[in-house]
Parts: sequence; structure tokens; C-alpha cells
Amino acid sequence: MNVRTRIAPSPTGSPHIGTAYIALFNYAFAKHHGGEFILRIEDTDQARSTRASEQAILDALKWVGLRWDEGPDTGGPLGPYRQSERTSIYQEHSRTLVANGAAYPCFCTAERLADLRRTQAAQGGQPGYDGRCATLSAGEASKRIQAGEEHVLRLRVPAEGECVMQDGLRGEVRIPWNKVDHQVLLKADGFPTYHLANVVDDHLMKITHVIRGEEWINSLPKHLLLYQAFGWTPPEFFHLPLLRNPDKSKLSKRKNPVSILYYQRAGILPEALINYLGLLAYSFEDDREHFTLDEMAAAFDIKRIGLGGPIFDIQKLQAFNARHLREMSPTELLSRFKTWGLNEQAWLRIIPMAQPRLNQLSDLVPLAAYLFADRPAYAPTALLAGGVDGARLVQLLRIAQWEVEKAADWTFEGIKQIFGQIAEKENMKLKQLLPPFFIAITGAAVSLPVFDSMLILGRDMTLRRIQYALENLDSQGFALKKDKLKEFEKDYHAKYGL
RNA sequence: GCCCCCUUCGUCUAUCGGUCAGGACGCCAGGUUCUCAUCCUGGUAAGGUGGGUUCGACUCCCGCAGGGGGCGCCA
Repeated sequence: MNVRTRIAPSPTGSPHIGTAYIALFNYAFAKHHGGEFILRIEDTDQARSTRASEQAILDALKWVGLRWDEGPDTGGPLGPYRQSERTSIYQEHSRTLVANGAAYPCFCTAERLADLRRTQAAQGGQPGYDGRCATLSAGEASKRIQAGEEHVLRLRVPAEGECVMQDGLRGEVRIPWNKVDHQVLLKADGFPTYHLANVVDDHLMKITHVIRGEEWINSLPKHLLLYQAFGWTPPEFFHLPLLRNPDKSKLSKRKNPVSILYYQRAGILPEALINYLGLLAYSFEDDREHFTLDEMAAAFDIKRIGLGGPIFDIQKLQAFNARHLREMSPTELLSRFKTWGLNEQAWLRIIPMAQPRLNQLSDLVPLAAYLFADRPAYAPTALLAGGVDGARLVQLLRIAQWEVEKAADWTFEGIKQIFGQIAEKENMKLKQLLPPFFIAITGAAVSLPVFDSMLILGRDMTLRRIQYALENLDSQGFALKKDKLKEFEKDYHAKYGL
């Protein structure tokens, strides 16, 4: 059998460290068996997917050293590899499902579904579709479709019994069918949901082993139902434990930097990141702890994956990185500095800003040091020196954080607009608003322009520094407690939109 | 609330019934070093809990507890 695995990221934000983690195991497994590793973009969420995010994910995965045999950029015999370009395929397949009764049209409105969920929650039961449209006659359904009534396609799920499934790492897992929702397969906009697109594509792209996050294990019954309905042999499934925050919750950006771009910018080497990731939930039979991607693939044994969710420990990642750094020759290290960003091109962006502020050539490096640091150095009380009250500053930093996350693209104009808008909505002069941001981003009240700095640092490093500032204030007793924060976020959305 | 998964040092992990429970990160101490860092040496620290099975359980089974995930026209 020709082994084929895939990574199927959704292009809805910064490239996630978890994507690299899952991709690594897929890659190692495929290459160990002399097979192919495929990259597929799951951009069926029209509202949130962007091309910029897709590109960033591709670049980030390439940066860590992963190479795919087929993908949206490299092409391949079973493309297209972008789901938004395969809608006709899904629609065609969904017709098969309706024809053989595996799926049915549903005309329920979003309001009714929200209502349904609310009452179900109130009654303390498991929320889920009640099956109202499941019993509609074919004639009735097609009449309403003809009439142009908006509808979705739902999966028909057995009412009783249980789904017995095989997980390659856990063995047999059973889930009662009545705990499986009548999943929407085709949305009203004609796009498929993850479940449909994923199954159809995995089959059409001849994926033999699906290695994915544990978050999917509960939807495996739906997927198996689809394979069965199509008359296809399902691939083997392996659900990897999820990466965690230090508090053991699922790794999230609110508690940890999760963007690969941040680690890149902070000066983590791709081979160190891969090395570290390869040690989470996995161990080599010979106990080795330092290895390259190729070495991992050569020795990879999927059965050695552990099932406890590993905590992503930045300190240990740094230790591995330090070791890789130390093992290099100075010449090699110098070239790493250049590719990392300490190069002529970067200085040409910095120097024009620095020039008016220089008295001596020797002023340049101190002035620009923060642009190459992980975090700027400043006194604990510096953030408050601008005159903005601590409690208020926490709010402003939060708003900035959300606005920066939300920004469609990362340009000077965009950044300027974000802060202009905050100043306006918060009834402040930009001059009052900005001082603490100068500290948070550059580490000093007097420095190079802050918007340009943010631009150069990149969105993820900017977010990281805002986070550092929030942590700093927290340690001084200024923070929004959980419930207050929620309330504040609500007000924020009312004020700034979604 | 319901369903599913998981459970060895603080953290990542080894152990496939018999080990002084090993390694790595962290931390502590000592050595090397003009300082510091590196590097070297040593130390610290673990089988959630209650029952079984067995001559013998970290390892197999069951209960409990704890942790995590899922329950969207998001993936």
C-alpha cells in the first residue's frame, strides 16, 4: 500500500504551532513508509478564510522544513488542493447522499436552531438537532427547494445502537449513535462543512492514514457514516493528544504564544522547533533526544505516540534552541542571523528612521536593539509613567490586542488606523494614548516611531509585546479579572464591532 | 448537563509483570572560566486513589477521583 497522509489547515489566522505539530507527525509517518505527504487548504469558511493567512501557513510550514508532495502551490494529480475550488465536487457528492437517503434537506432557520439549543441547555440535555426535517417526504422537500426556500443538507444518523470505531493509538472506541448530531454537511451558501469536505477529499486524494488532533475523535462516527454512505473504505485514524497550556487547558493564544511567526521572530531555529515538537507525545526507542526531521522520519514508529496531552514548555524549547545554536560554527551562525532578519535590508528600513535621532554612529544599535529582541527591557513602572491610570491602561491594551488580532492586513496605514480609531472611540488624543505603547513595544518613551516598529516587528511579535505589558501590569495589581474581562469584551464588541 | 479520551518527578518522557523506576528541561550545589555564560560533575524530584488478578504489579481488569476534549450553517 502506498501510504498517503495530509495536513489540512484552515487559513483563518496566524500559522499555529499545533498545525506544525500535527503536520510533523503526518510527514514523519508518510516518509517513514516511503509515501506522500499532502497539504490541503480547508477554506470552506468563507467568512474567516483569507489568502494572506493561507500564504503565511505555507511559508511557516516550509520554514520549519516540512515539504509536501502535493499542495495548492506545488500542484499534483489529485487537485485542486484548496477546498474552495472544489465546491462542485462536494455538491455532486452531496446529491449522492440525498439520493441514497444518507442525508436530507433541512429548512430550519438559524433562529429556530438557536432556540432549540437554548431550551435543550435549559433542560440540561445535550444540544443537537431534533430531527424535525428528517421525516419530510422527498416530494415535500423538493417542492420547497423548487420554491427557492433556503436550506442545508444534514446527515441522517441512526437513532439507536452505537458506533464502534478503531483508533490506531487507542484501539476500539464506542460512541452511542444518539450522541451524534445530525451534522450539517452542506451549508446554505452551497459550501460544505468540514465533515463532508474532509471525507470526500481524503477519499479522492487517496489518503490512507488520517493523523489529526484528538478534538476530532467525537466526530469520527459522522465521518465513518459518510464513508459508508459513499461505499468507500475508510482510512485508518490516529488521534494525537492536544498540545496544552501550562494550566493544562488546550493550547490557546490567550495564554501562550501559538503563532509560528512569533517563534520565528523571537529567534527560534526551525530545526530546534521541529526537534522539540517531535519530543511531545513521542519518544524514540533508542532514547535519543536530539534529531533532525529526516532522522525522525527514518526512525518513526507511530505506535510510540503517547496519549497524555503534553504541555508546551517554552523554556525547554529555548534550551533545545540554545543547544542547536551552540553547536554551530560562527560562520554558520552569522548566516543564520542574516536569514533571521539581521541584514542589510532590515537596516535600510531602520536607518531612515534613526538618522534624525543620531548624534554619533554609535547611537544606532542601542536605538534599534528592541527591534531584534524577544521583549524590550523597561522598568516595571515605566508603563504607568505616561500618565494613563493602570486600570485604564489594561483596558486600552486589551482593546489594542483585539484590534490588532482583527486587522485584515498588517500595513502601516492599517496600524495607524487602529490606533486612530482607539483614540477617537476612547476620547483621547493620540498623544495621550501612545506613550504606554511606546514603552510596551519599544521599551522606551523616546525611540523610533511606534507604528513603524510594529510593522517591522510583525503582528505576532506586536501581540506578544502587548501581552508582556499586560503581564507586567498584572504583577502590579492591574488586571481585568475573568468575569470583568468578559463583560469588557462585550462592551468592546458593541463599541468596535465584531 | 451529556458523551468521549487521558493519568510515572514541577514539565517532556523511558518502562511492553520481577529495574536501586532511567533520561531530558527546570531548580540546587560543586568544578572549569579575569566576570558571566558555556562546558563538566553531583544532587533534588514521580507511578492520583480504592479494590481485584498474580508468587510478584507503575505495568493487566473494575470502581472512584482528577485533568482534557467534544456537543456550530468554525475548523
